[in-house]
Amino acid sequence: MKKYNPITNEAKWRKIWQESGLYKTPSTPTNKSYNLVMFPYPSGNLHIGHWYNFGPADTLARYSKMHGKDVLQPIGFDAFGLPAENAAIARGLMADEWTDHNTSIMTEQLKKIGTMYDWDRMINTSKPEYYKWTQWIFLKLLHAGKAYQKDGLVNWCPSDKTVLANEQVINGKCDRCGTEVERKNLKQWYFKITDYIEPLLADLDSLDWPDRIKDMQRNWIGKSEGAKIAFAINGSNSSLAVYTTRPDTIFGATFMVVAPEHPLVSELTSEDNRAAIQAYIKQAGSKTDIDRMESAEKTGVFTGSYAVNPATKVNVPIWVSDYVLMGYGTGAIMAVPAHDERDFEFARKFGLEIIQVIDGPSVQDKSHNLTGKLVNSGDFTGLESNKAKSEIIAWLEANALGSRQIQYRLRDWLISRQRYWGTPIPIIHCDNCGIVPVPEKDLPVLLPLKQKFGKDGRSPLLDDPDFINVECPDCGSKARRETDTMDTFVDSSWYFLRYPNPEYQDGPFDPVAVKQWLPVDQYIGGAEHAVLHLLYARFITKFLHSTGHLDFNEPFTKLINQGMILGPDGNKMSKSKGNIIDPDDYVDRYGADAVRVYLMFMGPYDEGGPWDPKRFEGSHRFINKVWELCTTSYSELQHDSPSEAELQSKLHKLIKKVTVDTQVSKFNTAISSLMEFVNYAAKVQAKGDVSKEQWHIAITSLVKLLAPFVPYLAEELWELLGNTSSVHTQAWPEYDPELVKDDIMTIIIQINGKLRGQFVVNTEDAFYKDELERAAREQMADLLKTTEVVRVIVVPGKLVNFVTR
RNA sequence: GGGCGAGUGGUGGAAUUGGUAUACACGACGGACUUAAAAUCCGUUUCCUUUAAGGAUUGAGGGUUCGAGUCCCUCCUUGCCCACCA
Repeated sequence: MKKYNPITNEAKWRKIWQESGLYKTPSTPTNKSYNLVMFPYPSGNLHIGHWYNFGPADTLARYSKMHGKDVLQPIGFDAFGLPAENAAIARGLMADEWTDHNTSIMTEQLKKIGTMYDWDRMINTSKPEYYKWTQWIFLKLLHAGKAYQKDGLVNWCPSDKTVLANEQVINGKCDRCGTEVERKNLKQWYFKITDYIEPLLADLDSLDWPDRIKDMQRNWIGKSEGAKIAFAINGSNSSLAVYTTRPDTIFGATFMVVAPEHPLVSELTSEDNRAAIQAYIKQAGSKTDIDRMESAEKTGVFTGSYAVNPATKVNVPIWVSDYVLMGYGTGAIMAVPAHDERDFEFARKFGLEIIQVIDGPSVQDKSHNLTGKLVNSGDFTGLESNKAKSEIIAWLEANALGSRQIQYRLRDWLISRQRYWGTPIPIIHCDNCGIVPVPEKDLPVLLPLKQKFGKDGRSPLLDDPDFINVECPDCGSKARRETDTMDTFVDSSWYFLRYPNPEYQDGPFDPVAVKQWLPVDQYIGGAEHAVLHLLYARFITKFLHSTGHLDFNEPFTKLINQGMILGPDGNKMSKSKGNIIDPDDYVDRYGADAVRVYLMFMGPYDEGGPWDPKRFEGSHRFINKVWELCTTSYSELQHDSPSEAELQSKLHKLIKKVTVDTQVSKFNTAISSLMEFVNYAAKVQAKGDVSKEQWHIAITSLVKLLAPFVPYLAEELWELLGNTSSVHTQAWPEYDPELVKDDIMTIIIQINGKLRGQFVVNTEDAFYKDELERAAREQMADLLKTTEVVRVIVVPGKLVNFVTR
């Protein structure tokens, strides 16, 4: 038989599959499986991470299809976004042309993977027929009071010249370009994600998602329970409210700290301290978040005012410091230096009093934040922290000094961007009418194409009179269009609803098709979206559910996270490190099947790991071995019944193993068992000691089991075996539980837990304890002669263990 | 500082969830085929002592158990996420 040529073979089947429409999505699914991958950004090149996401995802989709599922496996492009704009600025191109060029290149690359994508369902978020409906969703949010404009301190990336959502700031830096983020006061558009905060938290429990991702979302939402407490300000009618999770430590609150931006700062500041306070506020305001974090030492200034600790009635000084954040709680704290590290540090630096109120190690040199018995706490002394918390809150409530309070870290989603290449926000600003939404019938608000950029990257929309100048839809007078566009995460927060019918004209999604296909059964993508896309998509789904547009409230029933493929040196692939692996180099030489096998075999799917060019050889060899095995004709040389029984048994064990492992995405062990079987079958083939019929059954089953992993190779082999229909439409082989069972079992013999021997019994005899012990004693007679057996443990079907003195 | 995870041969990794540790693959070494090389095939390959037979071994130390890679405690190393969040 001739050598396998993956390149010509893959091209052959790619063509046949496309022409025959093999992967058309069934129009009326009865047994649906919606298999989705996170759609790519059209950067211009499909990288190894894409392959690692899409290849194994396709294996699962094919596996589902062979199990009789009606599979929807679509693909599209998340096509708006900054890189297009930056490329356009750098190279003097148009953002839309650059994007279209990239999507066509990447579509060709995607086709090579050998996935079952239904290309008629392609989605591109930068096309008017798509973003019309992104705008529609914005209007729905607006009308429901869930989209609003707010003036406030926002994250500003000076390099990308736009604001960013909290989720897009990583360690004080822009997650796109790594520039330090500045804080600016700007009026911006927000989505009220916080209105869904409790369902977003509670519904995580019901999802079949990795715990890691659920924990990340929980942490990001950041629910904490505590109390809001008012401290009366000495010599004023105002009071200063604080939030604390440790009301049980209130007797140890020896001073207070307010954020520099706190509205009461000016009122609290005495004349003597005003100059110092103002200088401090100015200095704090000019710091970036990074400066704040990196300043190891606490800084702060005394305001000159005092408040009364409601528990101790003692006057406590009020300080200003930037270690208290205006954005969380009330922007003011009661400082308990004995039991909070930061307060302790501050008290030490400025010589403030430290009073221990929770029993435990001394707080002379180091604070401790343990819970325990209260000390120095008036009537509450002696109570345990937990009890004290509720009793102190009850006392505060009874005296109108405070109340139980739940606090979250999640903020509303800032969605406006001062950029060109995005979905225009459908709003008109009118001097008479104020903010006027674009009427639904006027959607889409078209983004002008073929725009030239200025040198500074300023959005061309700002200088486009045709775009800006518009009549007010309400009063008809001259008005101005909103020039901000939406965060691209808005585009991707609903795309999965459109795949079931991407041609639909009467709304963002076809309610009938959505009912048929949604929610997504299996969603596969990287963990980097844990608190971005995945949270936003859940929010939008819950919003559309609450308005009656959807009858489910979680979009992704099951989530699988693939790990990250690293460079051969074990580092993240990056241009600067020069360790980027281009999948095309391997695909063009060894074929897509080999790349798929390598990626699935290299280790657990959720862990990823370094790409090792040497190790890649193994998957290439495996494919050739399979080819040799299946294309070499078989002749029965000598018939041997035990050999035939063994072949059957091994085949059925293989079917079981591949079935179970693939079901739970353990591709690496599924493939290793396929390799084992192929090695074994080659030996059987050489000996020729099984019947032709059994051999044929084995090879036929093997090719079916291989089909989801190496779709091109399996299809060719299937044809060579004389079949006329596609292997990808075959039913998955079933295993016979009787054949999976072994006739004989190996029982091990231990002495004091150490392996000393073994013997073989018929399976039906492996459960008679006395027999097993007798057989073991017989074999161990010599060793047991000299010692006293004090106990014998017999585990049926497993082992006999003699415990000796 | 907080949350979650991981540590098994020269390397990537298996291990029926408490019952024969090191499957499968890579690499290496030896051999066959070849004028030669590639490819392919066969053998060896955790370590120590080595003729045999043993003994040791899952980051370190302790514990529970007849029996621990697996469970518990302490420590070390490391990855990811969050972070002056009160």
